[in-house]
Amino acid sequence: MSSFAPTEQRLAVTCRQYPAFPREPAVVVRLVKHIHKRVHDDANALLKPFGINHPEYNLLMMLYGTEGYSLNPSQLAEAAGEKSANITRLTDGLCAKGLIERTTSDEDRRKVALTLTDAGLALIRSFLPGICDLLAHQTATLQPRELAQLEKLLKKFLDGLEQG
Amino acid sequence: MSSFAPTEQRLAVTCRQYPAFPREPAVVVRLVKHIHKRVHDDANALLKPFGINHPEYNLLMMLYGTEGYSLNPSQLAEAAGEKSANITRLTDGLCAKGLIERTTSDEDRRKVALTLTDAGLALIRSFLPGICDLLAHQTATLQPRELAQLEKLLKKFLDGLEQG
DNA sequence: AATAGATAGTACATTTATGTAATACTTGCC
DNA sequence: GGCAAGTATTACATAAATGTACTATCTATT
Repeated sequence: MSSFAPTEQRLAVTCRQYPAFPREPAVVVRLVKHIHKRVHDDANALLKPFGINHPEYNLLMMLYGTEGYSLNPSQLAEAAGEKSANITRLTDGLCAKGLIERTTSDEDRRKVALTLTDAGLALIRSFLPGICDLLAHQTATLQPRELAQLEKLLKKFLDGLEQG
Repeated sequence: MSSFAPTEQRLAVTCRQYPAFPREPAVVVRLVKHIHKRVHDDANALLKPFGINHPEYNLLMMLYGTEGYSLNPSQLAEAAGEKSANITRLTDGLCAKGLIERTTSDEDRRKVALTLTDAGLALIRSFLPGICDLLAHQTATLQPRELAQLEKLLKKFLDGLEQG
């Protein structure tokens, strides 16, 4: 029995009481919340032995996915979906752990470059196998076609959210 | 241009550098994160004038979706996907606002019933039209068939996450 | 009835996260 | 030179989440 059943049951009752309530959008939004929570918790559990948490992992991976392993705080904020004030705090932590480096740009001295250190790169390489396993395992119930379909639908959903 | 493009671009680079990295699971997980954040922020913005936030809204709606508008803290935790320690904190706030009531059960005096007050019910009825609009609007880009398909795939995804 | 063990809920301490506003510099344009 | 706009950090205030331990109550067993 899925943990989602009680939630869905209550949404059904809500619809009976308030017929204008749009069941499917509400169900989808709740599912997203449940899934997000689960994925977040799983990732945190896996990453804890490596001394980092999920938000920090996201930042490291955004740097890893960039030529030269380097981004400005504002680019990093956009890529990771964090507010810039958060980026400062999170990158402070990563600097303190020696995983990234802050350097000021020569061309434009307002800018700061956040760059993976060798230690940061080594850490990423050490946890990536586990992350790959986790991701594969988490989506194991979905056939490749279903996964592709899900990606398409989620993108369409996100587009709708963003265009206001 | 979607805000997701920079993220996706960096996942593509990651795949080139580390071919074992499972692109689609990672993309789907990131999409869930982005969507969740957006939905959460939208809801908070809508609810702010009503003096509550998204987690509090979730609790109120789970009570509203129950016969008698009443649940135990543990049932509420399950339905809302929160830890029980969080429920105490959140329901403290709702009690302080006079939206719900705490009463101890007569049959089992370990148990506590959390029940919507008239004020809570009135508040729900006042924000529900806006919530319905928001939900409909957020999913407006999806055709009914696509929404149904998305629901199905998300459920399958969640099942996979839960069965370990 | 006595007691061990399970269950429900809360309290407290701690950590983590977030939001907002103010500040410090830099750049580029006029 | 002076001023508007851009970039990042800081500081502060809150909010939120988590973990652990604690109290009270109930159940089952003897």
